[in-house]
Amino acid sequence: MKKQKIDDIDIKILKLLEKNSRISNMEISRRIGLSEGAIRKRINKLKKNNIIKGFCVILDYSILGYNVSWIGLNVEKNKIINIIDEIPKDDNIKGIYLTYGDHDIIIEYIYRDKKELENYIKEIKKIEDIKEIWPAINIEKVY
Amino acid sequence: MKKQKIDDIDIKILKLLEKNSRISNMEISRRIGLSEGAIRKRINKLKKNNIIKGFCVILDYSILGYNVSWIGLNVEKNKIINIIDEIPKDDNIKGIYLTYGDHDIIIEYIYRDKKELENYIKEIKKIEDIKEIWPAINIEKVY
DNA sequence: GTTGAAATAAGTCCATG
DNA sequence: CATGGACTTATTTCAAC
Repeated sequence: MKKQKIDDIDIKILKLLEKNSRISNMEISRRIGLSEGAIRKRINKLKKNNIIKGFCVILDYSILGYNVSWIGLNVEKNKIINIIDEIPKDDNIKGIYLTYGDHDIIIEYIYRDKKELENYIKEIKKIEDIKEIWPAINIEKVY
Repeated sequence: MKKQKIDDIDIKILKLLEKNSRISNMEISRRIGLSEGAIRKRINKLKKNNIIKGFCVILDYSILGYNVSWIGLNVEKNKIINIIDEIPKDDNIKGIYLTYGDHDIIIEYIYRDKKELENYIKEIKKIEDIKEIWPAINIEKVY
C-alpha cells in the first residue's frame, strides 16, 4: 500500500477525534473550515489506510466492578508470534502488546475477582516457551 | 454520587461502543431492540456517571512517524500524587497510569526521534522524589 | 415508546489544479 | 486523477408528547 501523505488538516481531524471520537463530521467541519463531505472523505481515507485503526470508548472499569492488570510475559524471542496466537482471547482481554524492555509481551486484562485472574494465569502457563509471567500489575489511568 | 445500577442493556451498549464508538445511536438501537431515544438517554447517563470517561480513536502512530514508549517510574510512594501533577504534559503524552508492580507510575509517551524522548526524560529527571526511570519500552499493539 | 422537525451523513456530480 | 464543494437523498438526532 502506498503511504498516505498526512497534512495539517488530517492532523487537526485526528486531534479532534482523539479528544472525542463521537464528534460529528459537521462539527469537525465547522471547527476546521472545510465542508462536511471533505472531512468525511478524509476520515474514510485515514481508515482505509489504517492510520485510524478504530474508534473506542474509555470506560471506568472499576465502577463496572473490574480490576485492570497488565500481565508481563518473558518468552523465547523467536517464538513471539506463535505465543501471541496461542494466548487465550476473550472479552476480558483489552489489548496485547509487543514490547521491548522488561517484558516481551504485555497483556491488558480485566477481571472481577482474584479467582478469575488466577484461572487466566493458569491458562497462560500452559503455553510453551513462556519463561516468566509477571501478573497482577493493577493500574488506574490518572491522565 | 450514587452508584449507577448497570443492567445487561448497558453492558450491550458498552460492548458495541468498545468495538466502534462512532456507531450511531440508531444502529445500536437496531441491534439491541430498544428505541433510539432510550439508547441516547442511557449513553448520556453512563457519561454523567463517569462510567464512560470519553470516546477515543486508535491510531497507528508508527504510520504517523511516531514511536510509542511506556516510561516506568519508581517513586517515593507518599509523593505519587504530587509527582503526577508535576509530570510535564503535552500532546505527546497519551496516558499516565498509576500502577502496582514493577513500577509506580507509567507514562505512555510518543516521540518522533530519540532526541525528543531524551529531552523528555531530562524533564522528568528534574522532578523530586523520582527514584528510578525505566524509559524506552517501545510497544506495538498486536491485538 | 412514537412522532415530526431539524441536523447530519451519504452518494453523486462537477470544477479545479 | 485526487480533492473539495454543491446539490440531493437518506438517515439520525433530539425533544415534545
